[in-house]
Amino acid sequence: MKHITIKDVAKRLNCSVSTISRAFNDKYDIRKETRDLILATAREMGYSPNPFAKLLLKQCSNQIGVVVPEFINSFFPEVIKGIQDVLQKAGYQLLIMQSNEEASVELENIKTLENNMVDGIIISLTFETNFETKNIDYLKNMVESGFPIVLFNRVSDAIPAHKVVFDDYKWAFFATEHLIYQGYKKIFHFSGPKTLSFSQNRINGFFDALKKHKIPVSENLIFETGLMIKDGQRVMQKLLDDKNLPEAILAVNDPSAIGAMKILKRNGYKIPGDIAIVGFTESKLAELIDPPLTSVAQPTFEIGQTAAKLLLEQIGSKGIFVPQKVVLNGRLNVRESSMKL
Amino acid sequence: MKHITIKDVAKRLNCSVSTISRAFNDKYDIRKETRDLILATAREMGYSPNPFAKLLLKQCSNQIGVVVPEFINSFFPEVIKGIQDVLQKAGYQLLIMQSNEEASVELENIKTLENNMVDGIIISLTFETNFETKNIDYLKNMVESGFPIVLFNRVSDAIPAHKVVFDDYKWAFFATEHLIYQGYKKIFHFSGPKTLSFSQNRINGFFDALKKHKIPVSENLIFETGLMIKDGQRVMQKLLDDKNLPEAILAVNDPSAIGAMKILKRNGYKIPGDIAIVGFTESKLAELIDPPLTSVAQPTFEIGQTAAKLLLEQIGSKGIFVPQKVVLNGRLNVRESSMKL
DNA sequence: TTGTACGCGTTATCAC
DNA sequence: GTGATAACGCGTACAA
Repeated sequence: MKHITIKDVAKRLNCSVSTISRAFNDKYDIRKETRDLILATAREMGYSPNPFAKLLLKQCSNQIGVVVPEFINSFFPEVIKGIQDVLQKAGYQLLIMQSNEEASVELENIKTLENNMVDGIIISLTFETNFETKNIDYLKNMVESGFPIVLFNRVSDAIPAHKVVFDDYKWAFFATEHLIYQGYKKIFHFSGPKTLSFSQNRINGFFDALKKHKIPVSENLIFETGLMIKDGQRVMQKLLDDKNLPEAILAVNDPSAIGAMKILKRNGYKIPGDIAIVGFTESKLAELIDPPLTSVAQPTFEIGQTAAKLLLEQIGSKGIFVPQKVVLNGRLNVRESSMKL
Repeated sequence: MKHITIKDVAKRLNCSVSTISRAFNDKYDIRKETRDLILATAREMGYSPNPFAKLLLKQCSNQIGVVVPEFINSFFPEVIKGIQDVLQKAGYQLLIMQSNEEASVELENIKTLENNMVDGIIISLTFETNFETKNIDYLKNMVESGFPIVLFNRVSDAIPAHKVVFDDYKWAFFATEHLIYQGYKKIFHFSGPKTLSFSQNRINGFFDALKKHKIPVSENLIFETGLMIKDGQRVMQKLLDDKNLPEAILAVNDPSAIGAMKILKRNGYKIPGDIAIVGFTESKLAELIDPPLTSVAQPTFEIGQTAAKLLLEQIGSKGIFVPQKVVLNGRLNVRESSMKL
């Protein structure tokens, strides 16, 4: 259990520690034979350099922190795979933390990562965060003091950092238009928490599509729903109780769409016969559920890759950078749930 | 960007670094006023102790490594939540790594964690691992040299470490018996990779249930399938092509069951009318898919908690421990897919 | 109660 | 080509 140190190896070989160190970092002059001997002996003794000593010296950890609200749904894990793909190759390690959708946990996570001296943080905010100016201020402060941070998916304009987002406006527009082309006119939108910028963008896209096709726009078409299956269920049930039913629904994401579908099916409604549904943020579920769910696909892996690349760039740039907002494109996967029969 | 050190604070207050240090670790005598002053000034200056310096001193990282084959499906994320629940409270941090089902990546991950001096590792093996004696040997060596390791879900008997597993035999038995009670006799089992011990246990449970009910047992009832949706699809398609259809299928997990269901539905078969299906390892999907899938539920959160507790125990025990195998219990959630109409 | 000095394991900068 | 030694930031005996 006791760790072998460079000194142990030096003692064994009757040479100085600096020679050993040189053998391991072969940028210095050292005789081939001694080098090979040292490496062989070190391996035999099970020596490996203590990373903390190195860290203490270098003052950078080669670790990147990732903070996500949750990773139960497939969206964030997929993004993380993209991040990992880029950072692993660059020799960085990932510290993944989840905030459980709580701003307080998020702040704790950020501080923990800071304490661990990560070289940068990639973060998607909880939807409480925009209420909690504390978190925003804290992040803003970090960014302004030069700490590399990249936001993705759930971002805040108040933070002057690189951002990777999806073109929510455009694809909400297209998705709505798709429903209109199918012949639906009375369309509701189950929106995300309005504290999230993407919720607002999707609402705008939804409205503008209606306007383009001369369909009257009203706040009564928007139902602030949430991002989980249970949220979709709750709101759909409310609509049924109120006998306030649309011809079609544009949901803010797949889980809320699926929640709505569950309630509708349970109550004997046909999809899309009675009510058509479109989801968002393509998930594994969309093509498995019955009927298969039309949904806007986000390039999750690419989002992760892009965020990671931006972060590396910023780390390399040593403080001089102009916050950039990368807007990625998607795809509408049309399936049965939104067809006009 | 430059980090504030203990020296900066000392200089500012005209006192020695040890006084500052004492203020932060209040086990020493120190005057209340000075302590408060120091803490206040430190906070104002944005000082926080350099973790690496501490680490170098203490020789333990307060970090735990978690290695999982993947975290796209909900099983592992849920387990990780359980692990996090216990370890966070105990003041540990999690380093989560995924092996992408590749033994070579797994080995790299383990070495990286070792290099990072994690205090322990919780791991679920890839299914390549049992071919790769290299990984097994490496882990075995670590355990024998006293390094705290806990295996879960995908374990290897060759490694003398704590293990947290599910009672696969028992629940495969019950699930099979459930199908038999529904009146099905010709039952196939879509098994997992035979390199995984749980696959073998589920096969045994399956066989023994058949035997108990005097149904002839044969290797022809087992189809080594895999753990992904595409695996279920592939094997089901093969059965259709071969016109070799059972009355019911016990699948090794939900994704493979769902893959089979997709193919059956696509080809006009009714579930459970034509073929009944039971899944395993309850996932979100099971109750969302149509028809809802009967499935064996594993206590994912509890698996994580248990693994974490065992690890903490072992870390505390300083090397003296008897490898323990904790077998957790589950539940059969009966839904429409396995009913006899 | 506070200050001084050493060590944790490395790397880098000197000498030799 | 190799050895001695000063950092890196912190905790802690020991001295004061």
